[in-house]
Amino acid sequence: MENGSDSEDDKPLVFKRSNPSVKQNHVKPDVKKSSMQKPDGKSGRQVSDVRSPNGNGHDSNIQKGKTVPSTKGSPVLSPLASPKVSSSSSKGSQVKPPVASTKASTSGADKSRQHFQQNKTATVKSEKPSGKPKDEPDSGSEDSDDDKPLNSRLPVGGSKGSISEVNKRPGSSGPASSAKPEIGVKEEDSEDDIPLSHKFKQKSNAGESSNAYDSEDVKPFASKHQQNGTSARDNVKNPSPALNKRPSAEVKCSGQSPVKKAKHTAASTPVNGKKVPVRAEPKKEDDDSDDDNATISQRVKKTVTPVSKTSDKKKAAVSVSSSLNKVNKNSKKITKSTQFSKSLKVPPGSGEGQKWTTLVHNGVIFPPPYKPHGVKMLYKGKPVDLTPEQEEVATMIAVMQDTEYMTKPVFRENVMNDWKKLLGRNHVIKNLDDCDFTPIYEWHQSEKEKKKQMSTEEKKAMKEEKLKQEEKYMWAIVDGVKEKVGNFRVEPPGLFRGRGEHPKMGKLKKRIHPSDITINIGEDGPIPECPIPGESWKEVRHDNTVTWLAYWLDPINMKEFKYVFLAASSSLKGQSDKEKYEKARKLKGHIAGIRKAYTKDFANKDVTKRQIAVATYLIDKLALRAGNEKDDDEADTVGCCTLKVENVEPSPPNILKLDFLGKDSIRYQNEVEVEIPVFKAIQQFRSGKEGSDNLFDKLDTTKLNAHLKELMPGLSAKVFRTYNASITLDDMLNKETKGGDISQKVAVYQHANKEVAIICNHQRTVSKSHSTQMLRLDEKIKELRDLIEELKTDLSRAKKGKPPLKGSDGKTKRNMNPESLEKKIAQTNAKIEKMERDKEIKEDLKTVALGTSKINYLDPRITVAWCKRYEVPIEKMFNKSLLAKFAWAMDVEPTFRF
DNA sequence: GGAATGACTTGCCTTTACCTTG
DNA sequence: CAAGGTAAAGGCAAGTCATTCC
Repeated sequence: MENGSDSEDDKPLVFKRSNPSVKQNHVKPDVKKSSMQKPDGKSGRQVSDVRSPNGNGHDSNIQKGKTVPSTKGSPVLSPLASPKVSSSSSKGSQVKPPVASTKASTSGADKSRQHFQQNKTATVKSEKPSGKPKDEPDSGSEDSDDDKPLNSRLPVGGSKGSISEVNKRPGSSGPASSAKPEIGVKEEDSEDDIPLSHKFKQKSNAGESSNAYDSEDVKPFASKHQQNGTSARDNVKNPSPALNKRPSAEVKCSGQSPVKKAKHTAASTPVNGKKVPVRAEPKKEDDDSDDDNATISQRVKKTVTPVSKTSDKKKAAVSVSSSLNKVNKNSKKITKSTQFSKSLKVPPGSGEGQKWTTLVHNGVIFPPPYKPHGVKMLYKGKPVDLTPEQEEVATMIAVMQDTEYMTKPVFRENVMNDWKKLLGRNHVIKNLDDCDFTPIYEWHQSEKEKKKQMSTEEKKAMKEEKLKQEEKYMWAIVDGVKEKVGNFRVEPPGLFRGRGEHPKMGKLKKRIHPSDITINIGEDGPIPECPIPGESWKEVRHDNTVTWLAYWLDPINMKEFKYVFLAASSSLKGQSDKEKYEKARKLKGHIAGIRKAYTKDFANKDVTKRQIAVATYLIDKLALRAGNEKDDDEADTVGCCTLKVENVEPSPPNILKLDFLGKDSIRYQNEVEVEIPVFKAIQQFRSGKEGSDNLFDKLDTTKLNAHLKELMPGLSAKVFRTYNASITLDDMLNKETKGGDISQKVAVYQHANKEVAIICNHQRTVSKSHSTQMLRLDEKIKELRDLIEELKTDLSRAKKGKPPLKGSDGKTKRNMNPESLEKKIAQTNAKIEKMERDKEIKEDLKTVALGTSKINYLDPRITVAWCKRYEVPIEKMFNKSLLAKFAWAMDVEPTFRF
């Protein structure tokens, strides 16, 4: 409450108010959720209110109960929360010095938190030093406008009819409005912001929103997006490029979707963070110019914290054994350097590249050797004898019998090529078409069935046995703290399943042996024992500038590696995650200036500059990925810099129709209203080119990112995605959370989460049982409706003193008094309403994946602070893994704003 | 300057765990 | 308790981006 509130809250509020109704989007029908739409906004203030109120008892209780830590006050928090962490994290950007210290402190802190409340205290202290409260964000406050995603500014398709129509999805709202808000923000920003939005608005929607404010703008994206989702998958063919995504499922959608609306806003991703920090310092200063205070403040904090940490660290080490903890720490102390050259590289300025000081782990575990089953496949109708190695591949193929992969020529050819290498030149098996894997397939099915039929005890015993074998590999001790290892199991051999039309699908992924694996471990610790007798590791390194524990060459692409890293809950990952979000928050302070700059360059005489401006605009507004070049032996997908002429179709006066396959061959389809200069520039870029030529022929991700770095230290294309996703969530939560019970608040959150997912084009295939599930819900609703009719009849009879009629099942019902009947009717009605709401949401989200954005794009502090403000138990929003992953964010102040 | 390398993050799908219902 | 659903975990493929190499 204290601090944070300020800035941020304000901003949002403002917007909201202005808009009143608008919310841009609502527009579309889709919006289902009631919550969402609300026009009003609540104002920011809620925060304060919230707290005090405390809501219902239950909430609070709930919270307490659940959460581990239950720290006193804040329900939200969980154990982890210690502030320190955060502080430490900050370090990245800031200075190194802290580093060492950080670690220590952190670790200690962490531990404490985990287990006890004390944590709090401790934590608190550390943080505070800076004086500020945790929230760094201050800066934010002003930003309001800028902050908002571009989308918001431009309505993007929303308004337009086309767009709207397009979207089927609920979300789309459209038009967004964009009004910009600018308001408070810095002057510059505001202007910048405004321009875009204004333009749009004016043109497109016009006014509707003129007022709309940014906030709305923000949302807009979502609305537009939706459609994509749907169609996307189908895609495969659609897009000109024509790729498919996953062989199997893909097809779905196509038909439908027309284009949807535009998405908007930009986005970019987040992340990375590690090293970045280093440079940051110096640069930052520069940046700041624009930035807001926030940044600064943040920095401050960071620095401070570190100190405390130092001490902690040691402690941590001690505790190491403690099982649970994930504690964090990391830090970068300087240790010796690594032996390798790498170390050299690392260090630019700040923190050197050191990632850890001591690292102990047990290596990796290998899949069991192949056990021949002896079941013979048929070739031209006759049983064939195969060696175990040959049979292993035959079994891999057999298991894929009922997948779509088997219908793909590329897959079949690749499999056969690799299998032939094992069969030898003179083998009877010459081609796949004459192979009949049915016997093996059936054997496999029966094995599966057997496993399923095992008694619970047997299953339990097997599970325990497996756990026993794996336990030692599950943990690593990093700087004295026990941390979970992410993927300690070496990938088993199998057939490569690429996504989309991958040229290598079906290739044999050979078995990985210890001699393929390079281990990375602290110099002082014992070298992990090779789990396979008689074999040995390929190499053992001691490189503390990297975080991997082991790696092997990817057998499908021998130029690439497969790494074993710590789990997401580790402090090393947590710190990097926090740095990612801090960078995105820093962008908030520069965004106005950046938008202003690229807007100015839409008409730059220098083609390269013009392309950079337009590309940056698309990345900002539509949350497109950077788009690195790809090799011929990969699926043909694109990102911003690799967009082809045929992927972007201009439709006068200023609509762009985007249609392409992006990461994982997920189709991106959108119609967006853009500013006239952008529209014109795109037309120029397309002129004289073939459909398959690059739209941005003077551009690649290296040039683009180099340019972005000039605008803000550490800035790269993906940061826009993180920024837009998080600012959208923050803004929507603050505008749309009204009172209500927990489930209503959660619905608001889900709505915001959905908008973000749409912006980022995070899709999922519709589950096989979706339609059945919907039918089932309909049935249940009907049953309830019938029940109500029956109850009403009984009620009127009861009022007359008559007994109830027999139930539909013919049974006699007991007598109920009118009051009870009325109560039951009300309850049933509430049940129906809830089911209908659930049904709508389910339909609405059938193609939208909320998880990806929650895991990778939404600053968890936004969620934690919101939960604290509205008394929503954090466990309602984060599952166990997310709670662990976001331990670093748990102690954020309720007033935190992105 | 551009390709290659290397290290990490991001993302969809499948499998597993868990819960509810008949 | 089996069947069915769903959410969480796990698996890996596929991106991003910094740095090094040539």
